[in-house]
Amino acid sequence: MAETAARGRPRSETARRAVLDAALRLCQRDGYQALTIKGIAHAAGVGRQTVYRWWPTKEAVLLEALRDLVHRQGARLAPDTGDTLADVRTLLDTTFRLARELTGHALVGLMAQAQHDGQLSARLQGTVIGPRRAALRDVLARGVRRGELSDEEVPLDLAADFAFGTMWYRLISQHAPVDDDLAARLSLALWRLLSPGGPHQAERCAAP
Amino acid sequence: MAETAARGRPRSETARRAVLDAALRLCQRDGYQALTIKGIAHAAGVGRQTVYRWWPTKEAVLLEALRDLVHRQGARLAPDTGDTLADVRTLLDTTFRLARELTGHALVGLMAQAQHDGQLSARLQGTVIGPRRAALRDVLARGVRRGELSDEEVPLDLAADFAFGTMWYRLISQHAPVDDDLAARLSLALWRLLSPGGPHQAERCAAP
Amino acid sequence: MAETAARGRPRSETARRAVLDAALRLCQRDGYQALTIKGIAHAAGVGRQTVYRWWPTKEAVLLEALRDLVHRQGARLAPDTGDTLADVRTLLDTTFRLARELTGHALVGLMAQAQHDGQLSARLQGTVIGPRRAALRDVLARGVRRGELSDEEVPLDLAADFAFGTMWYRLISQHAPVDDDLAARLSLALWRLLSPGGPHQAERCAAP
Amino acid sequence: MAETAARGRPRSETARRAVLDAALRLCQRDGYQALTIKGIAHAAGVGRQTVYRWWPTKEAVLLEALRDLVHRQGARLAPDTGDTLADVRTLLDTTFRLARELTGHALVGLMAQAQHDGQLSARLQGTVIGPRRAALRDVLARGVRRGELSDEEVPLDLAADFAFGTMWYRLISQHAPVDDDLAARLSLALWRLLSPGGPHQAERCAAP
DNA sequence: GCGTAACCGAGACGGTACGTCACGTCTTACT
DNA sequence: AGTAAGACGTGACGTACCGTCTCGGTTACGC
Repeated sequence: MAETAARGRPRSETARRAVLDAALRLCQRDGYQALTIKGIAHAAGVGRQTVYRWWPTKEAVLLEALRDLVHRQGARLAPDTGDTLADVRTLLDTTFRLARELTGHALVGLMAQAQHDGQLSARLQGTVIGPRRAALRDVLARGVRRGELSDEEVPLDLAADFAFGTMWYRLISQHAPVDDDLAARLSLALWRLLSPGGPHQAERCAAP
Repeated sequence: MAETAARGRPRSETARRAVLDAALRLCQRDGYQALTIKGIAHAAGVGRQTVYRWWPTKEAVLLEALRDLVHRQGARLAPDTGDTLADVRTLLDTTFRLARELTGHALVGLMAQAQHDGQLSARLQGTVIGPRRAALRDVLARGVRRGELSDEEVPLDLAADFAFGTMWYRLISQHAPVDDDLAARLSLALWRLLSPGGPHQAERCAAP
Repeated sequence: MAETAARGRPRSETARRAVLDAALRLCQRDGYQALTIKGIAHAAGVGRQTVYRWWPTKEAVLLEALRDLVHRQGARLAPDTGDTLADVRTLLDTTFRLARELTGHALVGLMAQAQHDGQLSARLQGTVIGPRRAALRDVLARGVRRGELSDEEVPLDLAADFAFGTMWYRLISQHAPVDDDLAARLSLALWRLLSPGGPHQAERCAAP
Repeated sequence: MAETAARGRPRSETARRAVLDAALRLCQRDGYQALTIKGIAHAAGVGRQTVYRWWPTKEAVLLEALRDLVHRQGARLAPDTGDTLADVRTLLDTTFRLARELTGHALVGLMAQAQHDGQLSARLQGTVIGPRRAALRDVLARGVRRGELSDEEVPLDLAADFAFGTMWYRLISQHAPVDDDLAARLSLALWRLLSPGGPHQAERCAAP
């Protein structure tokens, strides 16, 4: 259970942070394709070898930066306040905020790269895609258990596709923003879509 | 004001097709990032300069290949058979088939590149994203005009986001296929979402 | 017997000369160890790949530069004027001049590298070491045939070792110059060493 | 005025020997150019910093290893047995043995490096080149004083160049070994070359 | 029917980022 | 204070592709 005997000069946390920050900054400024290990190292004021020592590719750097952002947001993904609609909206809000922090560029670039990189794909799934998806499913499933929602007409998975799909579509196509208003509209649309008898009950939140 | 007098050897259509085909094939096989002008030229059995003469970047090559595919599909985007639900499903079917032909890889790669390339972004919008989106809106708007659907609860734009967003989400994340079944389920879900009084009427197609 | 159909852009003789010249110049200025492909390319105003395209290592560059120098000197190695002593002296003169042109640095560096590189060693032997050695042997052998010299006491090979060994020793150790005076003294010493009856006859050239 | 008070852990003689031995071994195995401080430290089982603490460059390591070898041979360079020819041969024998111990590679590599490193050049002169040269001159000068040899025709310096030059030439070019037989032949050739009246007297050792 | 102009293939050119290696320095814990 | 370990910033290595250029050779007009 003991740790490996720490020998030699310890890793510089300063360098690690500088690299991750520089990677996000450059990806935001110049785009994913223009992102370069050489450029990251230079912008971070760090030797090129220091980047290669800890990350095999620029994808790995971005992935770790992404992971850091996720962790910093904390685990408040499925709050369970008892109000299903509010919970859905909170979850979408935090997810959209994360996407905006990365300007989407990093996220879209990573996903494009993951098309042909199974390992990267799996890590992205495990880090962000999967957990968010599971969290939304949990919140909706709670609504079903309470009898507020029904998964008979539209399966919950498809409902989750609607929510996150809309986010990704807008990130990619940029025809509309991914903001709090979208979170509100999406929450209501999901509520209507999954209402048991029909979407009339969704009015309950519009009518005081 | 006539055309410029055509002088010299005319452009080789053979070379053009070979380049476009090779680009799609390589992008499918190795991924967008691994795609290379040199590689395209070699695979097409064509001189490198011949590619550069007609296309400035690999994005331009893919875009033209994409445009060819779209044109080959013909303009049967918004059929207007009188059956709104069937029209929606047909539109989604053809769109999904196009996406599958490109394996998504090319599409996702292009979109990633377009994040920081306004011109490419505009061309993609004009070629595929926009027309499909407009076509779906038209079909839905016809339903609204017929009184079958209502855009009061959920705006048609958001409904379009749902449909294409789900497609993109699955292309990117690959957690589920983009097939005919999805087109069917999506059509029904949109119908239910946009039903005027509520989603009960959607049952009309389930009931024989 | 036909040549390979020369296709594509032909090799630039300008670049070739620039590389060879820069290599010699830099080796002279900074020494063999400090010589760098990158440095050569930069000094020659040439892309790095252009060097790698034609020469695998910096040794190959220097070797070709050396070969050029040798060819430029022409084949007047074993002149056979009838005067053995003069011929020896001429041969040593041209050889010493070649060594001085390379400042010895390139030559010594190449030989050091050849210690563990059989191929380089063979090429050096074939290009400079071997031919000069053979030429000196021929000149001396002519002297023996004329009866002016004898190889009974001291074999001609050892005499050649004396001459070229002295040159190398001085190049390496730099305790004395490798100049025309050395060529003169060496010629006389060889004459004396190989004189048939004894070295008295060598005086014939000192006496008018 | 005594020594500085030795404080802290004393230098490890084990590490020093390990470094010197490893340097010679690696230089012999892989050649001078491939010799690396990192490699030496690893082969010696020693920290890299330990090498840098005591030697500034790999040349310094080799030079000290060389110095150790010379000291181990002892100072029996100019034995003065009364027999000049035997003394010359003994001196050449011990010198050739030293060169063989280093396989020449280290020696040639060091000399190549010394072409542009005045300090290294000076140290090499002082450690090996100079002393051997002086010793040979002394032995020959004794022969001149005894009347056995003459420096009128051929100066003793040039004679020394012949002997050591031949050794270096063969070390570098490897066209012939540097062995005891060469020492014997060289001694006789020098005797003949420096014989006062002529080389006939040299026969005295061939005739029993 | 023959020049001429633009195409085609090939491939060398000057660049730049790649990922690796060794450099020489530094910062640890241990002896 | 010396030692083994190993991370640090630096820079050359040899490779791949970039986008441009320069060849010889190939069409299809227009005089």
